[in-house]
Amino acid sequence: MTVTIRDVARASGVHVSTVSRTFSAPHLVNAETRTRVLAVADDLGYRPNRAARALTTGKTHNLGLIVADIANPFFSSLIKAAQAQARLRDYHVFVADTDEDPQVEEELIQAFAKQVDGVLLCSPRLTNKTIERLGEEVPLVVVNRRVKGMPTVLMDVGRGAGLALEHLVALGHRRIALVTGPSGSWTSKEMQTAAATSEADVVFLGPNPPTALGGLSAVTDVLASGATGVLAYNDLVAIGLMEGLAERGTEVPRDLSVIGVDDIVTGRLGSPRLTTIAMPTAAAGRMAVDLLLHSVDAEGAPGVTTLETSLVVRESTGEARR
Amino acid sequence: MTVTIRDVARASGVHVSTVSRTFSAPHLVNAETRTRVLAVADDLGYRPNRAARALTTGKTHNLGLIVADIANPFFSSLIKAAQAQARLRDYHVFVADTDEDPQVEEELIQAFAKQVDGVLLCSPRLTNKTIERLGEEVPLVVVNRRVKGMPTVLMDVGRGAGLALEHLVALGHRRIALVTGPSGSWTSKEMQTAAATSEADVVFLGPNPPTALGGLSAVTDVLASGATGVLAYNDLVAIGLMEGLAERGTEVPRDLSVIGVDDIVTGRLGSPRLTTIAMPTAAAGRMAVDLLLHSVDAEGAPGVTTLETSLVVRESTGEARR
DNA sequence: TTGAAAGCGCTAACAT
DNA sequence: ATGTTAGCGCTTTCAA
Repeated sequence: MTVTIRDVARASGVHVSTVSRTFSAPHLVNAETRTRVLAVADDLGYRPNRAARALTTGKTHNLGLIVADIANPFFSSLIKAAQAQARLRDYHVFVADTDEDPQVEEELIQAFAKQVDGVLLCSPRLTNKTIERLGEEVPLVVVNRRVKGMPTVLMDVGRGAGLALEHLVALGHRRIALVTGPSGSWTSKEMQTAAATSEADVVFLGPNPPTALGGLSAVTDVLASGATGVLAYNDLVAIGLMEGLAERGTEVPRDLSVIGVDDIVTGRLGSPRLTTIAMPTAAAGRMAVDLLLHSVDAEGAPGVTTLETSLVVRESTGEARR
Repeated sequence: MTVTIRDVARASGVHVSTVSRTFSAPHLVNAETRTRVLAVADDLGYRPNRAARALTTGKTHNLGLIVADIANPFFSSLIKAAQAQARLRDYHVFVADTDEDPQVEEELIQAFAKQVDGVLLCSPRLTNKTIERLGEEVPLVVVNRRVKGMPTVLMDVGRGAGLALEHLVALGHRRIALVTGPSGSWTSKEMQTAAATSEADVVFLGPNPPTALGGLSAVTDVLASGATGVLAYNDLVAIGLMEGLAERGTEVPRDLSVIGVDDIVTGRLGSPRLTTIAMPTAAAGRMAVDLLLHSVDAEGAPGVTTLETSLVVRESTGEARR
């Protein structure tokens, strides 16, 4: 039923290898023959079987991309950039969502192996050890996680958190709550490290799911902490937090200052507009693809790229209430 | 370098077929042999090559899922449900984003063909004709589009739009703006059809990109239309619209009532909370997977499932200003 | 420029 | 229960 290279060969009176060449190395075949083969192929509705091709060439021209939550705008921005960059290089990107579950993450990497030429691991929840092991089955590039001997793209969120904390301190905040993210998160750890050097008195609240719901459920703790400023794990958490605060009659930034991380578009809408640490997601996506494509054919020393973050001050931060 | 079934066979002193069975039909092989083979395989770091396996079995145990915009919560909700359902059936889902570009959409379907057992096309931008043609290369299930002879999941947005319009009319609105979506969109067309039977005077404004930005840029037209009520293509558009309205000092719902479509979580946050038509995205995702899996092995009459929508009244709609 | 033949890694009858 | 053999659809030497 499915038409193969052999059918085309028979119908056009040439050998299979000629048909093969017509598709994978057209310049090696006589113009006339090529036209004829192409015509017959089109007529028969022939389509090269990419999986079979990959079996011999070892190249699928596909990339896998794994994220913890496809619904998080932070990831979708990265995904879009990665796709665009891959497209430029004649590659396709297949995305999979782990739903924050490390086991699913591992399973997906296995599923991707041999079906793609490499996979991008974004903010993985797996342990470094597991990642290293999986790296032997399929080329990996890791985003926002430091893994020994593996090509890596980092966003300097530690620096950003430092800036955010300084901003809060400058506004007179002395007690600050850090609403942390999932336990496996490198980003979360970086933020905690940055907090340790702050002049302010920082209390850690977490771990929390990295979602609006996570923020919403942290409201009570934040209120109880006595903090006048909050640095949230990400914008989603910050937005959920502000929503909960509004329900309790706590006004932002009058009663409490809130800072998020990521600079997702939702934070720029509504009121108050969110002060946040902007993450270079698009650049990271492009970078990761290039690193991966490079590591696929060139076997050199794995690169570590660190991208800068920046503080975007909007309306959710203000003078500490005294 | 990459360890194959043959290496394992040699190292464990059995034939390749025994090794094959150990992995694909363990019950057919002696317990002792199995343990030994497994041990050797583990030792050598052997991993079955899923692509090669697919070549002989014809089954990859992967599903493709194509959406226009991965960043749209409407799609991510559907994707999550589809993934969960597929997981139940021992399948993996690979997602790809077309960026609203029909040509990319076609390319991606081609890329998926032979690497997955079927693909879910969500709110496609391709023409029916093209979809039908591609359906011959790989099993397809279409969501929110009626394609002849193809398994389909529909969400009854026409009905929902009717309800929304009635709600507006009941509040005294006589002139209503319908902010339409992309031109290839079936949903958009359904809404227009529903609008045609409304008692109110409905003006069509569009096409618009189905994003917050699209809504933002429609503000001027909406204001100029003289409408007192708006039905937007989706929640994202509605949110962008409300943002733009706020900037111009137009208050919702006092000066203008706004209704969206999808019931994304962002619409439930902030103020005013969005009145919207809830779409059964999760059910659609599950349904689509089951239809696809069914059409993969059973060749029956393609089913068309229509899912109900409902109107969720929140704070963005109110009495028409007189 | 084209053909012949081997093989990518695996599975699936069919034998034994 | 295990081995033999053929072959999935394609690419790629090597010869002609």
